[in-house]
Amino acid sequence: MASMKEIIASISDAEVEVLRQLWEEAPLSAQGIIERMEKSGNAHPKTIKTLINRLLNKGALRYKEENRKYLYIPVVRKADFYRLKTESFLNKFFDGELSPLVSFFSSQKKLSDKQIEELRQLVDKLEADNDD
Amino acid sequence: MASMKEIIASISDAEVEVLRQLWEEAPLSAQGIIERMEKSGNAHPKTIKTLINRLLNKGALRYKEENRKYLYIPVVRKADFYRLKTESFLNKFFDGELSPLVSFFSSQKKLSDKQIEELRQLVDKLEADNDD
DNA sequence: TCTTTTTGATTACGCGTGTAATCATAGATT
DNA sequence: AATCTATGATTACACGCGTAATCAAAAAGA
Repeated sequence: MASMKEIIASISDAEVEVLRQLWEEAPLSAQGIIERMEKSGNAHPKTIKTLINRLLNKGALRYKEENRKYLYIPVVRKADFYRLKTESFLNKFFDGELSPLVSFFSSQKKLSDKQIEELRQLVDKLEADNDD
Repeated sequence: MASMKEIIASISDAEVEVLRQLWEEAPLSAQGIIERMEKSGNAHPKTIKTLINRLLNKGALRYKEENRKYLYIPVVRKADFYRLKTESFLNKFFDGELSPLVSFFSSQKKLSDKQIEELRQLVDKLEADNDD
């Protein structure tokens, strides 16, 4: 049986686009997903169907039948997906730590005053939350 | 002609391991790369040869001949590779911005005092550097 | 010089992925 | 009822990747 972690690791880039629709709104019919995806990006309906099927097989989606239509629902939650992707990225490149990433990124791309201010407020908040 | 960006995007996970060796020490012979990689991880010499070849084809490596041996040299620089991978990750998941990542990560995984302190010092430094 | 060994080049192959067409089945239409 | 149509299921196919074996050429040793 595939763990959530394994499921998430197995999801391809094209498949994530389908999941994104369902994270914004669920349940959605295949048609609903297709319409949303045609609106934003571009993808052939047949292709989207295949992606939906693969996600079903991987256990990343499920469906419920409602008046003879399938309505799809994400099994993988956005927060879990993001957390695992972020962890895996940090592990691969920055020893799993945040600060080396921040350090590297700011050394490569000069941050604006606004961006630095945002970071400072975040850190302030982290410190405050950590006190109690 | 492939741009540096295209080259980097085309490099696979297994191939990066070869590049990592050369970022630590270059030039290296194929044998040198193989020895280092057998020491750390594991990989069949034949496989490593193939990876070297693919990196050559992609333009991520070059070689110079020295007394009838090939010595490999990275064309792709570590900083460029990291920068593009980081940008692409941030774009995919966090609108290309750092602070949403920090915010998300800390909300999902409680940061230690030490980690928060590191971030604080980084931000302090960014503010200081930004003043002048 | 002939043979063995090294090492770079070529070829192989199954699997996942992106992309899509075809098939089949259940309602809808005539 | 027979046909059309929508939609989920199945099948297709090229390409990149991980993994590696085989080939070939050159160097080294006998």
